[in-house]
Amino acid sequence: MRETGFLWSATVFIHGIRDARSVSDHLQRGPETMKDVTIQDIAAAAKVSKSTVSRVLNDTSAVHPDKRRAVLEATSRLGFQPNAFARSLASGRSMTIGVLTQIIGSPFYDAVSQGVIAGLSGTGYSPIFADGRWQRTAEVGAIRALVGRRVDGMVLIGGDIPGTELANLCGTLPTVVVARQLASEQHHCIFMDNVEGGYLATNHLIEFGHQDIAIIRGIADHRDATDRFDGYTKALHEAGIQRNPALIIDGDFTADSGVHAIDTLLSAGRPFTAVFAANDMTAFGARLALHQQGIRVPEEVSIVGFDDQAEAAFMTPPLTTIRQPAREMGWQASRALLALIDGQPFESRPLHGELQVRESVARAA
Amino acid sequence: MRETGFLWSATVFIHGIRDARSVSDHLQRGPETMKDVTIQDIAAAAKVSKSTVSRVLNDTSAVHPDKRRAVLEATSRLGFQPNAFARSLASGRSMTIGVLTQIIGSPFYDAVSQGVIAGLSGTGYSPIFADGRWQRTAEVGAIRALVGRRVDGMVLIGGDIPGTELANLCGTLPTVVVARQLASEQHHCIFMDNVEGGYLATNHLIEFGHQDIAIIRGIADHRDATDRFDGYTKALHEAGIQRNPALIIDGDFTADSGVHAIDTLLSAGRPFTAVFAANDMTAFGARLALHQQGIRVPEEVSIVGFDDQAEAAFMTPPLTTIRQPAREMGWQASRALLALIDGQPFESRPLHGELQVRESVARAA
DNA sequence: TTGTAAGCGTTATCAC
DNA sequence: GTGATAACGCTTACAA
Repeated sequence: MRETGFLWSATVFIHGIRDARSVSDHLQRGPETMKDVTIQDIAAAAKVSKSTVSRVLNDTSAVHPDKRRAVLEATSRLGFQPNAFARSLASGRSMTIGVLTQIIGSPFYDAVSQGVIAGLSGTGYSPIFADGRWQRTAEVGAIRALVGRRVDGMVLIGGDIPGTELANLCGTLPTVVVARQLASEQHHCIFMDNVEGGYLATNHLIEFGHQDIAIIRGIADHRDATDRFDGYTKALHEAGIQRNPALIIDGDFTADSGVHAIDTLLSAGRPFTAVFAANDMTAFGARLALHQQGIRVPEEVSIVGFDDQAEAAFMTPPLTTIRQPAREMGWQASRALLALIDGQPFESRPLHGELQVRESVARAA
Repeated sequence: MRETGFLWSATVFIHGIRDARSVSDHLQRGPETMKDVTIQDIAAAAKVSKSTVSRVLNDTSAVHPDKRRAVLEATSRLGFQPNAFARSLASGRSMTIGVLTQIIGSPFYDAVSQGVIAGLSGTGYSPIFADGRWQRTAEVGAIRALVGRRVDGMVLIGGDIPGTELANLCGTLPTVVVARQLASEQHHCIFMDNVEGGYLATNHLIEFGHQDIAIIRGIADHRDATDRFDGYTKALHEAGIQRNPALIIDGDFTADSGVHAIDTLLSAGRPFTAVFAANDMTAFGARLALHQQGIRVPEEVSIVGFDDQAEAAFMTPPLTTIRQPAREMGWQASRALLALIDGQPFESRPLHGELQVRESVARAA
């Protein structure tokens, strides 16, 4: 017997508030609250003991076929739903994995989450997603809430609280950090090689004969952003192209920053034939700004993005970009965590981005 | 004392699987499992009874300031995290709201969820998100899981299991359905007027002198899609424009369907000067296809979308579209649900889309 | 104001 | 195989 369903939960823990007392008193269909059916009711209906019911439900030891059948029958007849709270309380194991996400609207994080779900599916463990919304305090609160839920392990996707604080919060809880690179050895991280990605993107431009390649960077202290920038620098260096400070513009991963970057670039007057945007959203903004200035893409200026989000393929022209193995990262993270929980050592294969060639890059004029 | 954090949980309920026994035995830092600190420990440390601890933690009745202080001190010193399971088990109330979402990658659903979170924040209730992934069985499983978690109420966003089945699953549980319109009176629905939205979009085109307006519809049996189409029809009718079957193309809300629709339209040979796409993704696809055929937007063909997702403002040209009050829908849903739980009648103000004028529409040639 | 004790619905440990 | 019965950690009458 196997019942599947995906359950996401967002929790706000608030102590000291008990303002909803009338809850179970006035249900929709009047005051006649339908009492939940419990394992006890099943036991009575099947004329066996609670223990036996538990045994057949969990398949934890052999029971007589007849009784088994009786229990199953009663279960479905009464529409019994085991109480998850009681279950975890008694067993000590919550069979639940805490996942910290950052709601950023970016399909990237969605994809990572999906990977986690996929990796956990069929293992008996259930992910519980907590949202840090890219805010330090919310993030700490979210992790606390996760711990309060007695998760058996955690997957932290992104976020930016410092490693030491993380160590404090998580304690001995098995934890895997995704899409973020922490210095300390004690943290288990799964991340893509962003330097390589930046290199791939820039090099593609160079191969198309571009020399004056502008870069719109991501958030300044964001490791992903600095790594991609390093990749850009490396590619330039290898090709013997002098890096030009005038072509290095700061951004923050938003489309707006892409627009502003182009404006800045244009008003500075330093000519450029290509742009490497720190992510697709930035690329979208850049492309729009170029359009508004009457500059053709890719004929006059080529663009490369980073992420390969769904909309990238439908930009005009379709955006050449670096595809992040988001789903796979999530998958790997969950498998690694499971191993960790089981007492095995942490292991992960390095992940690589792939250049997704489309039509936003043309040969330099 | 107030502690906040957003917690999302995805759960796969699997009966009969108990294959992870070694969990708590082998924690990361060796076999010396750090026992969770309980309310009992706090009681001992603060030299009071469990009840008193509970009282100060929940602010449920007055306690002596000294003891109070002692409890609080012990709580933070020992890093006590109340066990959520035990709490709900004992109180009967889970203080938790089940939210059924459909992972569709669409920012629209994200926004609705955010609205729910916002509406619940500060009420003491916590949303628990279950994912239906637009699949009937997963949806049923998800709702079951929610019920198993003993949620105090449910918000169902989208989904497509029939109303009667819904009634069965939810039983007497207070429930609000968002972004979906159910016929039966017994369901409480919060939705936008899609007919009006479709009308607004089409009428905008008509006001710009367009007569030959193509429409790329959404999923055929999707109420949102048919309503938008009805709005289109209505606007045409009012303007005395004959509806032309050759300009009505089926789609499925994806960018790909937008591309195909344009191809179909073009090969059919029936001229058109404007396109109303069932949603923004479809509009993106249409815009790309037009670009690839060398047809200029908006000079030769105008486009209107529906949703106003983040990328819409950065399409080239920026997409004129109907903004859905997604966040507000989520907010209203949660407030309405809270009222329902409290025994008050269901109430909701009708919601309206807004025309977001940008640059993808031009005067008809 | 405080403590004692009886649950809440399961699982787990025993004897039988 | 099966059934009592003791946890699990917390809330909540009920007494004191």
